[in-house]
Amino acid sequence: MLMHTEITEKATKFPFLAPKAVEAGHDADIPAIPMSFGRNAEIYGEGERSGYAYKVLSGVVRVYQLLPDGRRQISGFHMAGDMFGLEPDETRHFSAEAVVPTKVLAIKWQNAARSASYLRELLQSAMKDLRHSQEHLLLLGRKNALERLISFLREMAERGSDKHVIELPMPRHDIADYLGLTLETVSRMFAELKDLGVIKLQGARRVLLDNHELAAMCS
Amino acid sequence: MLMHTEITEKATKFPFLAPKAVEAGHDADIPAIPMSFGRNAEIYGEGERSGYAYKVLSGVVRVYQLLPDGRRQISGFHMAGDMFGLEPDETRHFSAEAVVPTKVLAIKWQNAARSASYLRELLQSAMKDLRHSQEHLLLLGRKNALERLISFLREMAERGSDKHVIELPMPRHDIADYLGLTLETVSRMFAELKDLGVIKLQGARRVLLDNHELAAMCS
DNA sequence: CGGGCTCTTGAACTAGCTCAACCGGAGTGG
DNA sequence: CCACTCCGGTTGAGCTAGTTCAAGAGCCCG
Repeated sequence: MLMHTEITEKATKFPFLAPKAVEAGHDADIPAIPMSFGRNAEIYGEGERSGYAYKVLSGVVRVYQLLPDGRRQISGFHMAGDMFGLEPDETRHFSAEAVVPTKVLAIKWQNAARSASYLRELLQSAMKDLRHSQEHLLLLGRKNALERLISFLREMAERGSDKHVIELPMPRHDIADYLGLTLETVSRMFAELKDLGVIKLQGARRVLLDNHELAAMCS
Repeated sequence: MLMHTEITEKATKFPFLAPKAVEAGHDADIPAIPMSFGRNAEIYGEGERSGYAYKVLSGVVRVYQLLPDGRRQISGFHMAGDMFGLEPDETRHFSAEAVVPTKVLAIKWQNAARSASYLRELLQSAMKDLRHSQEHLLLLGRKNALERLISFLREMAERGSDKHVIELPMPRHDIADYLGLTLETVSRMFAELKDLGVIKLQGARRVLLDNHELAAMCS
């Protein structure tokens, strides 16, 4: 049984039209609402109405799904610049939480869909997410534990500013639920990569990558 | 090592604007090209340019990805009415094949994206696929073999005309590569569901569902 | 009928899980 | 400043679901 911690710090919402928000949107007539969330705060939950899409300004968001017995699958981590929360139905089938203190922009996407340029951005974003999900299907369906962790580290390295130093904002438990493993196995694979000389660890959350080794050992 | 059969029957292409095709599209000025493919014929392959999206007229299509050593993950089966082949990049990261003799409509989607109504349909389709992929992430990451097969049968039942009789167009191997299992495990799970009285088999490809039993045993 | 497929079944093996103990660093309070 | 505690992470030992390897059974189409 995989349960995530229940500690959720309060969310601060600003349901008014800040000038900054409008500026950050694409069309001046589409309201974009800035919101802040504390560590582990829920941004939205399964069953809520899914009127809004979100754009991350800062921080990290995890989007996930739960089975009735508590098993959890994280479908993705979203960082600054990423959109998330686009769902085809009226009600949400997924939940989203802030991994660390996070600022987002909420956009009522039904309104947004009236603008062709916005529509195009939404489509682009949906297609990017689709591709990410499908690559992740390959990971979950066909890769072993070590390959999964390597793929994860490369993905995180790709996103960070420094390709050699990765700062992991999420705990092992989240990594496990993203990679379809247990946190123990994730920990063991970190140890194995360290033994193989592919990474160095400075605490649990900072990873130094040896990209040469990494590139050498896989696709 | 999971290799699919290499038997691919020839594809017949009609690169002209048939009246039917235009009718089946949404705007008369967007060319839709009807194409036919034999069993196991490739519709597109990884590395090709990804200019076209497709709509299935009849038959079944599998979209998949391969690892260098031949491990395969099928991300979805597409049947009449479904769109597939929408990818964000210039070149394809996935491959598509006809599971059975199949007719599709090819649409140059960059053109299509000029029409707002078409854009909206593409977005809708992309969001639908996105949701399907993400549900499938939960299946691959967190469900056991029996749960996976049940989910699969429900999905197939949902799509077929008769909710009690499922005609499976694909072999066990494809089901395995869709569910992240081996074909032997798939076969064993079919046997187990039969023993549990949840299904009856008429040959390997026709499944009679006892929906009461099925509904009783899970979400 | 016969020759490939596809599918099923069996037996042994193993990657990853489960359960359990321990470790270590950051915050807290005496 | 040091002890305590809490939480996240690591490590170990045994177990099991699913894989692998292998042999057979249908079955479709010539």
